[in-house]
Amino acid sequence: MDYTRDNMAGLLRSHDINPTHQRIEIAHALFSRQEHLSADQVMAIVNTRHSETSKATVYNTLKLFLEKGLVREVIVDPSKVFFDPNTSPHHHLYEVDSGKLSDIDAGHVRISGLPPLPPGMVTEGIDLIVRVRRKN
Amino acid sequence: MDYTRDNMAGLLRSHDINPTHQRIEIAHALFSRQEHLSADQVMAIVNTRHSETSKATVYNTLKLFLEKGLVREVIVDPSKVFFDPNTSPHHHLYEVDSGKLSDIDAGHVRISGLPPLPPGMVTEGIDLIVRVRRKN
DNA sequence: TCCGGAAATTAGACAAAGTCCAGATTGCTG
DNA sequence: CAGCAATCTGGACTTTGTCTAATTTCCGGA
Repeated sequence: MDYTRDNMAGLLRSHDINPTHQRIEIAHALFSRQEHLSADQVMAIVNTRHSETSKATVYNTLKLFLEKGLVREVIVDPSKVFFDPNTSPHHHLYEVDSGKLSDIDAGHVRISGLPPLPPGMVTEGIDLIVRVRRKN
Repeated sequence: MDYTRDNMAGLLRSHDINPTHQRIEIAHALFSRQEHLSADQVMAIVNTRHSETSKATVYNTLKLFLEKGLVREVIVDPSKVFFDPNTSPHHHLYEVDSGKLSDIDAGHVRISGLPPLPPGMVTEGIDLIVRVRRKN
């Protein structure tokens, strides 16, 4: 994969998103790093050189990406949401003291014995978060 | 179990917490209901008749309970933390549209195939959240 | 090319959750 | 009762995120 800005436009189009300048920048920030970023971090990255994108646009765009399935939301820290450019099935490892968040491939993980869902409900996703901290 | 205010004092003492009036009220709110409550909800319950406990105390006390292992923190909603008086191993079912949160007993659930932890790290907890929504 | 409307972006006011602090209360213990 | 530590308090403050009304951008058609 090559996460150039040009390729971002195609990625956006393939997800039914009109590729504007700001959206390309935001997608580039997320995908070129392949990291979990908060809205704040995205804003800081996108506006490093000169202020280019407003707070409202960053939030709107991240929400749009979420709806269109381009990114995933990771809720591990009560104070902020992380956005994850990796949408393949996977879980998360969260280092509580440092705040570092990394992926656990879902390949070998098996979860069994979950009870049936309440009637009329469908699963939207299963989040598995392993919280770790430095030993002593 | 009998979650009277009198028994709360003993519960607090057994967790090495000095049982003050406010702490007993907050513990009572959580344990008599056996429900997941947010800090806001706790405050509303505790102050129904007349204002008795300040916001700062509610937050401080919930944090204290957390440290002492009296309650658990459940992070499923980006906008607020829930506190869970059930500290036995269990997972959570979260109804996305209604915000309703319920327990999944850990008894029959088995999680296997997790990769080894990074060196020098210990598990603090494994959170499994099943997110569901109403069909259609 | 010019026009008009739809889509997107913007600044900044606002809201809600949670933190912080300095001062007041409480409750021992001598 | 005096002194001291623990606790509680109101309120200012911070941070994350939302909302809105006004502007800008984009694009198709005349």
